[in-house]
Amino acid sequence: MTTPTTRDEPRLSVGQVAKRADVAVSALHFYETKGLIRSWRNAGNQRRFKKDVLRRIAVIKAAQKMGISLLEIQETLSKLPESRTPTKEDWASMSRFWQAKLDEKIAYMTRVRDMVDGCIGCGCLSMKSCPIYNPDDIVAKECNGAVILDQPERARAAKN
Amino acid sequence: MTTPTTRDEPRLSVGQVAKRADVAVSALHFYETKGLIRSWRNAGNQRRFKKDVLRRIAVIKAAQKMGISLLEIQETLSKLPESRTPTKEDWASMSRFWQAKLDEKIAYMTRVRDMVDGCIGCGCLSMKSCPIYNPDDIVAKECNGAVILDQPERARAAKN
DNA sequence: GCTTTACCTAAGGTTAAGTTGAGGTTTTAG
DNA sequence: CTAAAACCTCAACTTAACCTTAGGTAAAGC
Repeated sequence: MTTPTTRDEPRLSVGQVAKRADVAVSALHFYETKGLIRSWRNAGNQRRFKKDVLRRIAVIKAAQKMGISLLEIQETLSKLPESRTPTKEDWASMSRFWQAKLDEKIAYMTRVRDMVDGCIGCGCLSMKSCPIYNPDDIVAKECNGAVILDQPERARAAKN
Repeated sequence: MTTPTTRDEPRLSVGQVAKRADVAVSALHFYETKGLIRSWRNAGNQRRFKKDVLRRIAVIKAAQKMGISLLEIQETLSKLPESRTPTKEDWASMSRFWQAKLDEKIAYMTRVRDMVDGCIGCGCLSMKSCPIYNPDDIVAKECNGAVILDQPERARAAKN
């Protein structure tokens, strides 16, 4: 009895996974080619999945919501133990890992926002000179005054 | 004398704009097709830009850093007065507009992070039931306990 | 047993935001 | 005046994350 029914069974067909995880079948095929999920085939060459694929997909979707690329997700997932079904702690540590990334992103966006905020006053939206476009010095520098407005470009152009 | 030189002039060639704004010429062509910037042509069919295109590009780049799409940027920029060169206040109000969007994004990411944080404890990374995948109820609901883990899916699957 | 539903693979399409290249014209520098 | 640098258009390519379609097989329902 290798064929799954609509009853709850430990091995799921691609359609069942799709319905439960609320993703398209094509997405599952795609994830498989990317090594994000795995399956084996039954006698008729159809995919069969272990139930923990649902958790995996859940994690994938959560990570995507955090703005993490599938490549990064794949890399992180590949660190899960292959020998055993991942434990709750496995997933939790993964979650903590991505949380840190999220924190970084939030911090970056916050810096950008504050910088835009600070720059409204002086109107220094001129490129190269304004920290908004130069994330590296986004923390250190500050823009103060109309001097930055257009003149620096002029000076630079003259030197080229 | 309609041809721009390396000296500072009110009308800029595409190459000059590219250099000053630190973007590729191809990107400027692209922006123009998308209606983000505008130019007129000289006798030899070459693009000429008004200087305020630099400010425009600066704003475009700033908005992109905030994760705003070119389409949205175009829509916002199209609200600028066509009749006159935009004033500092025009740009400032635009900046405030995007800043609000940034705030939203930050708030969203923060909610996601906090939710992931809260969910580590109960391990409820199961789809549909977990607020992480359901941004709509991300604020209201909370996940508490292992009950949510897999059972709800089972119940739902049985009904389909 | 037959028909409908589910599944298979492989190739091509989609969107965003550009980049690259071909083939040809214009400007600029000397 | 001539050669190099800059510019022009148009089409095709790029990456990510899938979706769609075609042509064909397998499984499930009655």
